Amino acid sequence: MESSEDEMEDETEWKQHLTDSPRACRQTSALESGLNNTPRPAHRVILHFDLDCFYAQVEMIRNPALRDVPLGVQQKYIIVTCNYVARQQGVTKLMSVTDAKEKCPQLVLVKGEDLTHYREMSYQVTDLLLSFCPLVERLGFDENFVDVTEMVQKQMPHTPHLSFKGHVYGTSNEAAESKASDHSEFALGSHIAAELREAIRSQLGLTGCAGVAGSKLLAKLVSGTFKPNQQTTLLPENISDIMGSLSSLRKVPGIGHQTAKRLQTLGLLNIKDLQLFPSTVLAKEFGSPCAIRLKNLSLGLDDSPVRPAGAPQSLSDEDSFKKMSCVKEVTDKIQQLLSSLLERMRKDGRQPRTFRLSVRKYSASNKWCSRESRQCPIPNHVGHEITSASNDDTLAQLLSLAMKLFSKMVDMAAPFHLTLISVCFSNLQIQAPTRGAITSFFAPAASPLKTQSQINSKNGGGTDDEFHSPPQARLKQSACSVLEAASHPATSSGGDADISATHRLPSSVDPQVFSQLPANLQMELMSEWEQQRPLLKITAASKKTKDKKSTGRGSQANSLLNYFKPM
DNA sequence: AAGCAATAG
DNA sequence: GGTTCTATTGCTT
Repeated sequence: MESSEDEMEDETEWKQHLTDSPRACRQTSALESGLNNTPRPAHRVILHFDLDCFYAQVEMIRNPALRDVPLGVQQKYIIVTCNYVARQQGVTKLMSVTDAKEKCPQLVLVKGEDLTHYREMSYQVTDLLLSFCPLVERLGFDENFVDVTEMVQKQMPHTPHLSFKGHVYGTSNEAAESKASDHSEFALGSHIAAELREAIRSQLGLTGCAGVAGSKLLAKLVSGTFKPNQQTTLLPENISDIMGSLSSLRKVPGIGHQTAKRLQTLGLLNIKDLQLFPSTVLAKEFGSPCAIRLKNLSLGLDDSPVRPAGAPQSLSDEDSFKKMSCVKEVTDKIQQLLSSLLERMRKDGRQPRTFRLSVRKYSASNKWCSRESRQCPIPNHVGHEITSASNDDTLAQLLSLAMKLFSKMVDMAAPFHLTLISVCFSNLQIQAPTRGAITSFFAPAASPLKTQSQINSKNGGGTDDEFHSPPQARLKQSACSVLEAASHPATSSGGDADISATHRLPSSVDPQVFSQLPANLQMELMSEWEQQRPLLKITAASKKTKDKKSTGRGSQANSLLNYFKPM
């Protein structure tokens, strides 16, 4: 439904479109992009950012004395990541602590089971990227995709020749010079990537890699080609090179362990095998949609949109251990997990409607003990207490709920052996504000719609500047410095940025009211609407009732809509 | 709505 | 491969 977007992924395909009917192609593109006069670049321009050994970097910021020592971040008996000093000594990700100490006796270890600091920093990175461009998608804690097609499109007319920043895949620096004019959208993209990396470095102190390409798939694949702290751009003519360079099907994002195994059953081991395998046979094994997706991935084709995720859909806390087998231990552990989750939930401000408890059971026969879970609705009064005034009683009620779920999975009268317990809040609803509180939407500091770093960090994450200068101003500032980097004068005019923003508002939104909202709210809402989720449908459905009844993602923007619809 | 599988870092 | 501690999406009931 949502991806009638832009199927001109690779060279051959869009050239075909052009030769068939250049005008039609151009008009369709302009229509899809929501802009009438500016021609669209032939490709989307997608950025992928990947922080270098993220947890280790965060720990080195927290304690600068760790900068120059071999550092590993430890969860249980595993080194989950380590800095580059440690890597030089042979320490790798997911190495056991014993092996790592053997390789590198001077290795300094920091405990990393508590993800709080990583999560906070992670959302600061995403928020920083969001301050330049609304289309940012998170992937885990340390990666982000950014769709800068519109930024590029707006700046293209004003930018003269630009060379590439960073590497260009499969080409020497000299050869890249001559290619820049044929690929100005990617050249500009590489400058934006460089600028965003520099913003992340100067404002947050983090380094990382970036990839610039025409899709999420390719941007992600190319971002890792020069590590650490470098960036590289993939041009359409090198798509088959980079796909061919992948050592196995597992390297393709989207092909996980299970899919790779099934493909191997069909005799498919590397990319070429899949590229050449008959689609009809593939469809029999995987079904048509899945087969098409797999085949396209193997060819480097991916039209999946960058979808801004917004606030998380669920919050969970878990702990693993060698053995847990008595009820008292279980109760204590659940209580401990719940109490920290409760605090996180309270900072978030939203109200969870469902609770889930998961366990991992040990069994000698079936060691592939996957998780089992039971969930249930959270009684309304408890849900409310969680956000307003969570007290011991709130915890007790949730604990009792948890133990009921536990008894559905584990017979407490019989012996049991657990290796993990996890608690999770989901179906997160924003607080229904009272009518008098509408004005709070216009006072950023008091707004219930927080940015993630406001939620996750102590200092609130929003500078004064961020609130009072519209995001478009940032964008312009960014593009200007790209121009300056090319040693040409900046020439953008003052007021046109708003037009592109306001004329894409959903019809149910009063533009005047929208324009009064603080910039950060506008931005958050815009990015929600751009992702083609059924927000408006849900709004229509919940129009009559004053009670917000929407699920998960988009609920914030959705319920906000009720307050600035034309009356 | 519930539970699980698959994928991801 | 799995190990950790998350988080998301889609399938199935």
